[in-house]
Amino acid sequence: MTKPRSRRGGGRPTIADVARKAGVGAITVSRALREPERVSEELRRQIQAAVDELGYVPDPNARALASARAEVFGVLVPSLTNNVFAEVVRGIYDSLSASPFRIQLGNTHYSGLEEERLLQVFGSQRPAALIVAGIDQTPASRKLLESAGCPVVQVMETGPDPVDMMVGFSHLDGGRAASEHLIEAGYRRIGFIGARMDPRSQRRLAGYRAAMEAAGLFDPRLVTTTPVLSSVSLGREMFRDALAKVPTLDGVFCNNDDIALGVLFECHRASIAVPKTIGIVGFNDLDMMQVAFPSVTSIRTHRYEIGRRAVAMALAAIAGNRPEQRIVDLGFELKRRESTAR
Amino acid sequence: MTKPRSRRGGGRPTIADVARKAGVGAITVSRALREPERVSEELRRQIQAAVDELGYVPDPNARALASARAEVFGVLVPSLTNNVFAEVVRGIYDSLSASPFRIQLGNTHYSGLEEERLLQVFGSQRPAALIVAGIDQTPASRKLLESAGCPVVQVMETGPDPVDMMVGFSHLDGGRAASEHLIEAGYRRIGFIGARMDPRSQRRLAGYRAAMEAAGLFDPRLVTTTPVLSSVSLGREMFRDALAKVPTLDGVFCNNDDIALGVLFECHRASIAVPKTIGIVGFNDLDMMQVAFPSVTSIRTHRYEIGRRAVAMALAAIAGNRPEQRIVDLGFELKRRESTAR
DNA sequence: GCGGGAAATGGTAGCGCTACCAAATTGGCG
DNA sequence: CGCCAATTTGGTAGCGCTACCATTTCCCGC
Repeated sequence: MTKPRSRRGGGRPTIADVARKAGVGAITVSRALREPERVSEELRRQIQAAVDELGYVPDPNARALASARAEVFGVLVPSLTNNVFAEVVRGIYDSLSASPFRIQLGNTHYSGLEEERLLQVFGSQRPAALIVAGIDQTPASRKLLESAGCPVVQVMETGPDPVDMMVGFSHLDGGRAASEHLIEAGYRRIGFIGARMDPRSQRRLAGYRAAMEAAGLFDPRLVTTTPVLSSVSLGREMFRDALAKVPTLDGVFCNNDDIALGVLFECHRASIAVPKTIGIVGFNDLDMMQVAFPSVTSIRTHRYEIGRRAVAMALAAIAGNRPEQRIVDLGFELKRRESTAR
Repeated sequence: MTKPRSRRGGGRPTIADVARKAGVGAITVSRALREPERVSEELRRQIQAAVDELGYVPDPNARALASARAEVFGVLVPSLTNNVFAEVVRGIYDSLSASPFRIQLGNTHYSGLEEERLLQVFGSQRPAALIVAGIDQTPASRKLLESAGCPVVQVMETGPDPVDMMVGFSHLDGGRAASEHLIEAGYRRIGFIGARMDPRSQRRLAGYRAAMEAAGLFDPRLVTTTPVLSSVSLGREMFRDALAKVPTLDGVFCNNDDIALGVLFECHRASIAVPKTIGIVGFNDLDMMQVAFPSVTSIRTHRYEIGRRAVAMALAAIAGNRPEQRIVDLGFELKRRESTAR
């Protein structure tokens, strides 16, 4: 059973082995695998039989080298543990699992420099498409994206100036909607609590500010932010700070649900009535918000769908029919719940 | 400025361009990049200058093809959104970010068949190492892992029969410790609530059962499980079911923290006193458990560290010094909190 | 001064696949 | 019946890199 094996490779079957066994040329095997309609049905069957018998799997490296194009989607997100990006990534994986495309996932840790480095690395692979989170790339990153020679989808946000395509929603509008809701519910001293103030959180804050100023309620002392990574425990601490700073606080808009949950728990602990004494609004609408007691008002965002749409647009562009709508706004939804039902 | 570019490639600089510019042979450039100590300092400097000037980045596909070994870690996890695996994956990414290795991440969706398929795909890339979650691979998957020709690390669990190496802890012991803690705290009608009963949850259940039987407290009606994916809202529903089934329930061990949180919220909603009427223990110890009100007792697991250790062991094996300890048990820690402080 | 070995460098021949073009075969139509 | 075009198949020449071996250079010790 000692097969003759090539000098270097690990002895795995190659396209030449399949071709020999099927009695055809190597190139015909290649075609049968990639564009079956261009090969007669009979040869196709023979080739398939040989493939099955040998357990042949094409070498993606050789394929990428020969075709100057890897079947890889490069995906860049700022965090892997943040549920929001995990959902986007899940949508991407689910949409790509049935395709021949692999995924190269990079974690930028919210760093522009790291993003540049990763784009450099990804670019060297000649990916089939790039999906990046956010619209605030550094000039260098933007240049890398523009010269990548493949479809690029910026996700999570929409903005006026896409590198190529965009899928997301307006964080500014989301922040404004959340804040207006609190105002309409009758809250007046409404604080903003935001951790890890990335560009999207900044825009949510801008939306908050716009709503508050329009209502003549804005006061800089109501705003509490930190660059620290967001967590439930941080939400609790920040809420205590905010309350110490402004004891008359009667509502909070949190830049995400983790923070909101921390606020809710602290209210319980300090016997602060929600929504009577304090109204709470979160952002993203994680599953737990509707289950919390009291349930927490939040801005529902369509993270999974963003991932799916990004892939769909990229695939369309690869196939040659670039979607005419280059900027897709998936919007958001204000979920009114007990935490603001005064 | 029209550079002469090769017929196919996208006109990016190749190793030959660098070699020409530096006035050396291509192979010397290759060596300077991979094993600098084997090239004289002078040539190294010249080469580095040429690399910088041209912006040369090696093509990983060509490299993989020529060396029959890709600088890729294949990573297989059952879920991307479950915080537990997200943390493991984060540990892996952080440990590998400074290395030349890329990561190929696959999502098995808790399916053995999908795992086999992905291992097949990953195998075709000749990865430098494979990291897979769990120890219950199908026989076919196991065979694929054994014949992968690279270091393999099974993570999350420890067991008697590693394919190669293992990093994790005993879920059975964890389940037992959680249950014994409830028993010691004076609870008697202690339920088990478990969603998505994967093999690890099954072993936590076995640990629960062992502890309960040893105390003469086991009753099958106390066990409530479902194959449905875990979530906070599901935890709430399952707790209501459990309570309907056994109204005298006075404690619950949940197979993870999402479920525990759902139970806690339902207790608030139904005005059930925690820990007085019901004691709650979770599993994994997410950040929020210590912030919850009341704070929730949980089994702290070292997910991030598992990811880091797995990479460290794999890198050591690649470098030729395979760690003598092939099975690393990182243990767990019972965090006693208010939810069981009767 | 010379042989021998270590260190540094280069040439050649692929790795497994596909782009490009050529050749062979078939079919339609005037 | 013959010509042209469409369809199907194959050969050749790389893609960009590294393994393997050859060559050159330099230094040491006797």
